Amino acid sequence: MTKEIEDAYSFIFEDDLIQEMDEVGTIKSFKENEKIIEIGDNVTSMPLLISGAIKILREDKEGDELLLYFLERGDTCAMTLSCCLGHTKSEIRAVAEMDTTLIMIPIEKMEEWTSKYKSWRNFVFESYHSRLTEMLDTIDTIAFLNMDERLLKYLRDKAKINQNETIQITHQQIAYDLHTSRVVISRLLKKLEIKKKISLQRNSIQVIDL
Amino acid sequence: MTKEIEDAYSFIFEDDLIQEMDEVGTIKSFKENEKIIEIGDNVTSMPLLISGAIKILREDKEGDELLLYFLERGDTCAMTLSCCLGHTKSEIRAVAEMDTTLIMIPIEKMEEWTSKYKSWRNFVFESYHSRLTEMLDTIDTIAFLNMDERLLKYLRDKAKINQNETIQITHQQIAYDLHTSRVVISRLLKKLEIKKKISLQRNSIQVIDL
DNA sequence: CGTGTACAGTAACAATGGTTACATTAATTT
DNA sequence: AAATTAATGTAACCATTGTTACTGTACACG
Repeated sequence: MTKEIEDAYSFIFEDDLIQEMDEVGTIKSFKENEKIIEIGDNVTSMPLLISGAIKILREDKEGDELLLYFLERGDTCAMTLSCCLGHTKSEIRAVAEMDTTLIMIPIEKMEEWTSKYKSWRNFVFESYHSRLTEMLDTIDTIAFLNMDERLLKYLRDKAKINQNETIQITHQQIAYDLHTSRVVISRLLKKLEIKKKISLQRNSIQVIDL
Repeated sequence: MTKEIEDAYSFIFEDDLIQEMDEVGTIKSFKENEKIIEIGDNVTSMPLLISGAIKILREDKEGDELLLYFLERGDTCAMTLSCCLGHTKSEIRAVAEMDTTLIMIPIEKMEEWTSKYKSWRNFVFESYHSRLTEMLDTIDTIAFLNMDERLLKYLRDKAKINQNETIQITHQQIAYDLHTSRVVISRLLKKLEIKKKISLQRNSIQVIDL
């Protein structure tokens, strides 16, 4: 068990901390598309990503979704972190983008480690920094880009996260993530296919040149 | 000088820290609409708001702006904080929303105070938390609301920040903040006036019932 | 092998927001 | 007061996105 934690975190944390993580942390695994955190959930432990990937979503009152960003190995969810420290409920939904393993750290350790380990403090600040940057990027995307450009970016990110030129997804699912309708996505995808940037199959999209 | 710092921060920080702030901090004042931080600036000190208000803006490559949020007394800019700690350049522009006084803390003190003062650590985490929340709110607004609703929210926020029912602003300036065109704003404002929610004068808007 | 279901293609139309162009009015300058 | 400038009002039109509705097609399953 220590092995995986070490693989993912040894270059960030000192040995003492990894040791302690191993003692107090619980390993949890999630299947692709399994829900990890729901909006309104009380956050009682802090997830660190060991392997796989997670997508973080926001929802409005009507239940409409919007993809905020993806998290990969070595990442943690600063939103959740923020909730932990502020003892508030989750503002976001987290869904496993693929089969994913996490280590859950009880929130009591947060305070403690923050004073005790410099590497942990740096990790926390570093996480906040990446998440703020990520959020700015999300804002840029929805504020300054048209739907066709957003779709391109989405396909690029998705192919990168899955490390695969072939994206397994339906048009409807993309529409949910980008908060638009299936018809709009189908229309734009078809245009991209005509431009030879992608090739469309049922339930999957082959990235050619984005 | 200590007086103003105390007024704004005594209920958050211990006396030792306030004392130290007073020693190492520099007071800076900005006139309404004066630029405080520009995108790409190297951030060499950390601003804490003593009085007044600041608006934080994002810009795309074409120079189009978008208002992210306002900061008030007792707030700090977590984006700047994040830049300080990560030694990166500013991702945002900060403009004085009204006459504003700041205390600038040299970034060398960040690390030091973070280990030394619990109240400072809490303040930093608290700031990150508020800013993440604020950013989520911004995302909700641009992703889920139409322009008429965004305009309403803008007028509400603006009236609240300025503690004044009469907002001194031109349609063009609102258009910049909301990243749209003047004609669109004039059109929507006129609709709001017809609905008796506001009354329009040249260079100002009177809030009646939002 | 036929049928049902989920997915995708597409046309037609509506709604929202962006653009251009010009008129009108208020403030400022000379 | 006349002239200039800045701000606002408004119409007409365009582009993008959203909606409805219907068709065709791949796939799963009995």
